Amino acid sequence: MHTEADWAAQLHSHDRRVTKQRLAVLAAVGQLPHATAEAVTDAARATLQALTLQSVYVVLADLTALGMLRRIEPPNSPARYETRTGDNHHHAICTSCGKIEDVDCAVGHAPCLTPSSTTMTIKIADVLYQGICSDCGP
Amino acid sequence: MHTEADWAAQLHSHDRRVTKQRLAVLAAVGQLPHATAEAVTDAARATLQALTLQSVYVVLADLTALGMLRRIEPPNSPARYETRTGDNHHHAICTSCGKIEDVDCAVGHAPCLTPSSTTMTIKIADVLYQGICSDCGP
DNA sequence: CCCTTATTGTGAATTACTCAGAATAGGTGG
DNA sequence: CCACCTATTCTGAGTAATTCACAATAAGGG
Repeated sequence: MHTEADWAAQLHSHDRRVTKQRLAVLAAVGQLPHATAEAVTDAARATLQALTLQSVYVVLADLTALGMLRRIEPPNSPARYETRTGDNHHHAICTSCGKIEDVDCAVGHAPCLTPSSTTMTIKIADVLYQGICSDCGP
Repeated sequence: MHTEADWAAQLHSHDRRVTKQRLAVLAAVGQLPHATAEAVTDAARATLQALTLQSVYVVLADLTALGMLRRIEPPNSPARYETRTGDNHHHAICTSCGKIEDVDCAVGHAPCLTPSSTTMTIKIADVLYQGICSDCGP
């Protein structure tokens, strides 16, 4: 897990000030993985009542750019955020109820990093699984 | 390739009427793979001047639901459409210029269809590669 | 050819997000 | 400890992509 001091240290190392808002957003994303900007705002307001959605958007975008958060964009859904970064894990989405689960890499470390035919130099391979979760399906 | 008669037959088999608009949209997506709704509209207007963006959205959504088109949603970009469906291929996006390339499955037929740990029944695995294309990078 | 109803067009609304500028508050140097 | 500088947040408005409601049009079966 990440402690508040942990987050503060990471913010410092990126030349960012340690603000109530950033800590509240980080804590909220930590306890609600895959939450939308709006859900993060609601959760963060439990400890910081005066917090605007716009600031949450700014904070989420900045922390994502720093690599402290990861942003996922499921189809037909607003963007979602999580604190689990840097481990090349993927996501499974239930097409019925929309639930999102983390999924570790399928084959070894980086299964799909070697596409068969492309002229591009690949940096990232994001895998999005879609299916039916145990609550919804047979 | 797909001929106009081909598309018409597919529309019929889905109990859809064969309209100028649908044929124009299908032709446009066929000749401009990975085009946005707006680009599709512009291209389709070459042969059907009176065509509204809203109708294109409706047609694209319906044809995607039928499986005649595939919709891809790159990060930081509007949705894009293609006529190549049902072959489990993936996409590589250049993070510099935004160019999109088709990529065949990496390992055999369905590399990532067997995630290591999940309670979901997986139906689809979409892989999104991000990198630098030969025009932009070293 | 006519009629029924799917489809399209018209115009406005919604969602998710971004931007400009003023107010606030970290954190550093005195 | 205090003041100041500037990053950060707030206020309020703006934008892009997409969807919706309802009227107008046109496919295609009878």
